[in-house]
Amino acid sequence: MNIQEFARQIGVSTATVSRALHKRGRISPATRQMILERAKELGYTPNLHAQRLVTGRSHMIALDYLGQAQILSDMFLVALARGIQQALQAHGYGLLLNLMVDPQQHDTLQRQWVRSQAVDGLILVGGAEVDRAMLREVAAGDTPCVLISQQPVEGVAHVGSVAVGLAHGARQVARMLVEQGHRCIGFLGSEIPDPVLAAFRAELQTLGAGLSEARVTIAGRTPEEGAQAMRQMLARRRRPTAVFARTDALALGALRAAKQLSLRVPEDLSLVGHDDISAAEWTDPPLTTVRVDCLELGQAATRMLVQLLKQPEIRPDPCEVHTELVQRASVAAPGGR
Amino acid sequence: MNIQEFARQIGVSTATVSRALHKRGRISPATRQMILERAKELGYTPNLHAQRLVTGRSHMIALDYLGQAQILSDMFLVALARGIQQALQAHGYGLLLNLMVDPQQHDTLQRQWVRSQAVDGLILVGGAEVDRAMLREVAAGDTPCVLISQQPVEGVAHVGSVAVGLAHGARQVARMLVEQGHRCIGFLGSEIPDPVLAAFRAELQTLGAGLSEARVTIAGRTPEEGAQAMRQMLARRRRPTAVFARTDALALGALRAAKQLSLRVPEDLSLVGHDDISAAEWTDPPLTTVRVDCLELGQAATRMLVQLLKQPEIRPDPCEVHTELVQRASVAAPGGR
DNA sequence: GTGAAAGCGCTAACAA
DNA sequence: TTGTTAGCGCTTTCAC
Repeated sequence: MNIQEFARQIGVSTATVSRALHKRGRISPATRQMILERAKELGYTPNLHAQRLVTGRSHMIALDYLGQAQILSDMFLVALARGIQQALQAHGYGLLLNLMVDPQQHDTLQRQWVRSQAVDGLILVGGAEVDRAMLREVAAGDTPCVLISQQPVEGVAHVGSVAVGLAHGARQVARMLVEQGHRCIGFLGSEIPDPVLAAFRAELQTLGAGLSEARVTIAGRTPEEGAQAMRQMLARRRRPTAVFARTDALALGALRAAKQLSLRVPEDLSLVGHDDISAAEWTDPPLTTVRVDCLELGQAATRMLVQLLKQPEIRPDPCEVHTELVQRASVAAPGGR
Repeated sequence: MNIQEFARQIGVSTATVSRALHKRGRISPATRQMILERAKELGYTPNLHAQRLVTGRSHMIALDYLGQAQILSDMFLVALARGIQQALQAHGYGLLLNLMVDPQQHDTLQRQWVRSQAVDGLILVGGAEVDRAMLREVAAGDTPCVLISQQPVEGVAHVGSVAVGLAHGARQVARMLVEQGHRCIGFLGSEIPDPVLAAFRAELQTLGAGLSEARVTIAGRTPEEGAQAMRQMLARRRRPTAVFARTDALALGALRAAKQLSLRVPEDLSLVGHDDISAAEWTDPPLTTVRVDCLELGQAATRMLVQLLKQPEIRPDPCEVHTELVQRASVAAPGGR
């Protein structure tokens, strides 16, 4: 049933129906009430496409996950989406998903959706560092957009930025380790440069602990690489009493390596991971790690986007959702007790 | 730029432009070619809403995740979505996400989208068992829909069904355990009735091994419950040489409990989980478990939906994507070697 | 093979 | 407060 038919059946004009269905427009409460009731009764639902065509707004936003630029692994995407959807729901927006499937098609598709006005706004995950091309594309248009990335992105009018503040958690790890009494600390890195390493090192410095270059190993990504690097570290004359691994994947491997060498964790060696992948809770001992609240991340991004959608002229301040230390059982004071 | 403006600029009618952009309609190859080129050149993209309004098809489908009826945990949702999107892309459909956020709002929203014609079809995850209400709702309409659930759903014209065949993996576990020489096997369940337990028991029976009632413990969901149940099992006079846990979460707890009792896995006790959560790969030893290929699941569901979208009159055969045993290191022959 | 024109269902001026 | 009506941008008969 369309609006005409419906209006005819209940004996009012289409304009009145339209007014009853929206907040705005002058209409007597009684009429509105009546129309709402009868709409439910007769099962009338306005055609979205007609609405969108005439208003020029789709009330849809797209979540674009740039596979190339994964700053969040798949695992966290659902939490992110949930956060986004939660926040979106309050404003009557829907969520369109755009997981990268075929990198080729991806930006075509995305561009298509923007250009064809299928979505009013965009949330791009993984932006800044890697997909400069896409960022340029977005910046060139005027579609409200928020980027979720490691480095804040600034300077584009209609583009908001939510950065994952990696430094915070890294500093917490440094403080916690030093408080526990560790002075000989190692870092198992994944790549360089690394904001986590930078913040960790700086904080140790501040605390007077220091992180010698010799104790920083750039291992890679796989647990095997983590195990390998760990063995090297432990082969040193003066082995670290605590190791901070850049990712839980590395930490998992490191943990296994340590055990194989008959080291007890945390008594003989404290270990801290990063990311809080779900396996972290299930290692033996459960891994102390660092995580970011993806639900919050999604909500923050959404709040910013909605703001941008409502008032495109005001440029939102970049915001940051920072990582947090999650204490479990893989850290203890040094010295076998 | 809209079609009128574009048509005017390149000196043809809107009808010709429209024809050039679609497969159908008689048009000279030369003209089409020319129009396509100039469209790209001038950056003309048809307005989706107008297209949808006039054609009555949105080329969108919604993925509905019924939180209450989770048959897939969050972890697997991304793989599922990826599979769906991959298959969808080939047919030019987009994906709208509907994670359950507020159970209240959920079906409202979903219904809204169907009724307002925002989506042409639906993929419902978790349907059958739990959300009969929603199923009824869907069945009442005539929107093509496919359900991903444990039990196949049949009998509704425009509703397809993709079932997760749990029996297959369960049988594989039974066979593998018996082949390894186990005769005294325990089962750590989560709830009852359970298709996995049923298939496991039946297969053991067939193999002449049998599963005595006494060795079936319904533990619950958490690892703690798994550990607890495991301790009970191991306290028995004749302890099992192998245990099949209904979920990896339970198995994780069970594994920990076994270790605390100084049992070696797999030498003293073989353990098999179910689901292949990511932690399963990282336990010590890595957990042998059972998994379902969510990518495939998504693709199968999508193929069925697209088929339904194209030919609503033909009723698709229910299909099944079954679970598979993933061998890792938590199973060995019984008897300490 | 191409163009003219009638809607698709809705919203929002403008009139009443 | 309510009704009338002109589009929103596109597809698709129906003429040419």
